[in-house]
Amino acid sequence: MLHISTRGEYGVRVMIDLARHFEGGLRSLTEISEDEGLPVQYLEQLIKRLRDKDLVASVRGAHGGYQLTRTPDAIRMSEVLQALEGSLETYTCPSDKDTQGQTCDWGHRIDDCTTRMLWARLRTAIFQTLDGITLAELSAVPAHPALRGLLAGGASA
Amino acid sequence: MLHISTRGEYGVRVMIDLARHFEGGLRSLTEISEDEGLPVQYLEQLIKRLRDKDLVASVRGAHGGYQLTRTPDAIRMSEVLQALEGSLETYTCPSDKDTQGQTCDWGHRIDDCTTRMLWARLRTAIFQTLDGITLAELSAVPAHPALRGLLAGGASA
DNA sequence: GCTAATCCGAGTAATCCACTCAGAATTAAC
DNA sequence: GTTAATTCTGAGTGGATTACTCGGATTAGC
Repeated sequence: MLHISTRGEYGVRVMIDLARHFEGGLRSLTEISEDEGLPVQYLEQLIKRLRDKDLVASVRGAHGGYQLTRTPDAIRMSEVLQALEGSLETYTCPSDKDTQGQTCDWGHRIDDCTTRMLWARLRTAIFQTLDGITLAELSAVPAHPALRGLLAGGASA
Repeated sequence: MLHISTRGEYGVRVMIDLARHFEGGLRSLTEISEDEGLPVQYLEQLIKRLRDKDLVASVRGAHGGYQLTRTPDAIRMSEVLQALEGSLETYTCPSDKDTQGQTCDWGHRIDDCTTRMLWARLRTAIFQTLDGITLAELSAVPAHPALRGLLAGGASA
């Protein structure tokens, strides 16, 4: 039910990577994919979603790359996950789908239906916890040992 | 990401139905499927999961059926959803899968890995909200209008 | 103009979902 | 003891999604 796909997983890892190298200017996907051990071409698809939601900016051409559009402490994980997995609201459960504002088979408004209330409570719980975690918190965990100390300096490799 | 499948949805509706008819003795799947408008043979598969987790009891043969093994207020939705969608713990994210107790590519223990901490916080949030909702709460919402008033009496249709 | 990078669309094997189908096993009612 | 109603069980199936790969177009620094 809580299914975290690699889309979410990899996307978050890309964002954490970008957060760690935030001071270091542009960072290319090849760098990220090598450091994280993830397939480049797949990351291209994922980062598109992040760019479409304006979480990262891109520069094309040689020596191009990606960068966060905001400081890591201003990026909430709710935004990140919403960008990656089509938003938490639209990724709906069966009872939400067809019956917008209509009455269900039981005769009362679908909004009153019991299961719907359950999923709604679940979704707000998920949203609130994700909203309470920033990228900065996650990227505070140390990166690869070899990189420690370089992070605040301006490392790109 | 929060994907509620029909497995979860239908299963919950079955449980709510059984809760509403808790006083009325056994209830057959055909009754449930007619009242809820859900395919019987699919429900057979779902209710198997609920029975395996000892949430419902079954009686075979003619005039057989199902019944909750506990009163609705003693059944938490966390149990129900865990039974339906293989438990929230085992339904893991990619970073959980292969690396139990090992160190990850980064050299520190996988438990310290950032994404893992994120998913862990998410999962406990989900579990806690589900754990705070009982079947009784959900089944308190009125059933089909025609059935009101019959509920406490011993209705089977 | 070469090269490094971002972009973009299509294709694909594997897996899961939401069922259906066929039938065996069990039991109450006649 | 036959019939009918029911729970059980395993297998199959069309569609969707996932997790990618492939091929190439575009853009820019040197």
